[in-house]
Amino acid sequence: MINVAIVDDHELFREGLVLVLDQIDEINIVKDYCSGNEFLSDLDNLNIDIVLMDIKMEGLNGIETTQKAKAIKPDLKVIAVTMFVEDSYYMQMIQAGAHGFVLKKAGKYELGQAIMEVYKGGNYFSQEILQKMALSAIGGTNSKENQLSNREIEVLQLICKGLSTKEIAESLFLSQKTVEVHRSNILRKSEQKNIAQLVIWAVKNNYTSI
Amino acid sequence: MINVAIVDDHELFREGLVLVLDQIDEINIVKDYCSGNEFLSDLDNLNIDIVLMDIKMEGLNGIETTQKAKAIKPDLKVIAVTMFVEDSYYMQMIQAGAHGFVLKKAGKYELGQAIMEVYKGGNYFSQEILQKMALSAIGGTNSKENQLSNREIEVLQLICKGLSTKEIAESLFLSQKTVEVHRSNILRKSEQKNIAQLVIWAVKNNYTSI
DNA sequence: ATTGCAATAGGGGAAAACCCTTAGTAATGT
DNA sequence: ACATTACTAAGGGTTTTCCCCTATTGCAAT
Repeated sequence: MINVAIVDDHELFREGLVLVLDQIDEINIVKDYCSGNEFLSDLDNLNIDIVLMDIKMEGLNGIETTQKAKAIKPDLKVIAVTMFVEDSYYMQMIQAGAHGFVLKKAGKYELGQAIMEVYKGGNYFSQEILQKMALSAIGGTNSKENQLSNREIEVLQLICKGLSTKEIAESLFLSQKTVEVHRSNILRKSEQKNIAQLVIWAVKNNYTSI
Repeated sequence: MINVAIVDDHELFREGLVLVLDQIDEINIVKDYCSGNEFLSDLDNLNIDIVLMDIKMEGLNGIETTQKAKAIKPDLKVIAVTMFVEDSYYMQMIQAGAHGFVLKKAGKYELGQAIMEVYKGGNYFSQEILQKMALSAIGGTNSKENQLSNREIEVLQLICKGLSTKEIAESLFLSQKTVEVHRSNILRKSEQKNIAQLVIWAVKNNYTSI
């Protein structure tokens, strides 16, 4: 019996997921949570093998929740359940310690397969994710060089809220020039050519929520 | 017994929804579809009271699917099931003939309630939607004045793809000045102050998909 | 018929974004 | 100790966005 917990802030999806997985004999849904914080505060008393984790969530997101959960229970296995497939996005989640990655448009058989595979000590990644990984391996446009720094992420989030360079500078107590540098480093690293593309990219890569 | 169909391209969510609703005695899930086209081509042979319709879908979206479905079966009742709450978005769906509007973060009880209400001939709108409607009624910032024209929608979609004014002008065979006029009319009507905010607004209002 | 609006397009100008260079400081890792 | 990197900031420049203004054409509604 595989003991599984679910963390997802979309109630309808979460309720459905519980029922879907209850149909699989080998899987036992222990509990489901609507937020990362709720899950973390329960983690000590929780006897689970695997947690299915949504990435985009209000409050603590899936990446942060995974990092904190792994700090408490290093053996916990995390499968990310997500809407989009984008670069730094899944890389962050893998770095945080996720063993699997399933898209929400996948079916129950695929999710079941992912849970089995991860339970046995393996990894599972959706076809779409594997393609992305393969492409970034070929292009070499991945990993560290293109990772945003903390400050850059902060600036990116303000850009996505619609703040101008001047406003960002004021709100972070920086000079406009510094913010300009961050902006252009963000554009370079994300390989986007303007703010419109950057905002879409940021949403897809989970730097901001909509 | 209320006969219900589901149209949603996220398989896991759809499968979950089927199981959630099967728990409610009064509801019978007749069939579920992963696309608008699939649903429409089956509609003639389908004996259902209500269809739960996702708005954001690959191919035919929920609004288009609803319009076409109502043309075939005017008595069909549609409940939109969606992620976001934004202005023109739900207005379009209501104009297309939807009787209800439920957020994906709602729970099964709320969804059940919505189905019952719409089946009895009423309407059901999530609290969040009602708030939006009330606000736009007070502010008067709704309806026609702020509705984007076809050309504006076309320009908006190109903006969201990251094209500059110059590139948009070239691709639509217009002068840059004309595109500039469209841009600022779009910003004025959407009440957003720059491209970053506009892109987020466009995604929320279903003018573009991410 | 006239009013209204969408769509077209121009002039002109202020502000913001974008791109290049250089450069110092502080923290981190080998 | 030394290299690397994040963060800071400036000078100086081009391009783009954004905001006024005016103006014509053509379609549609009353």
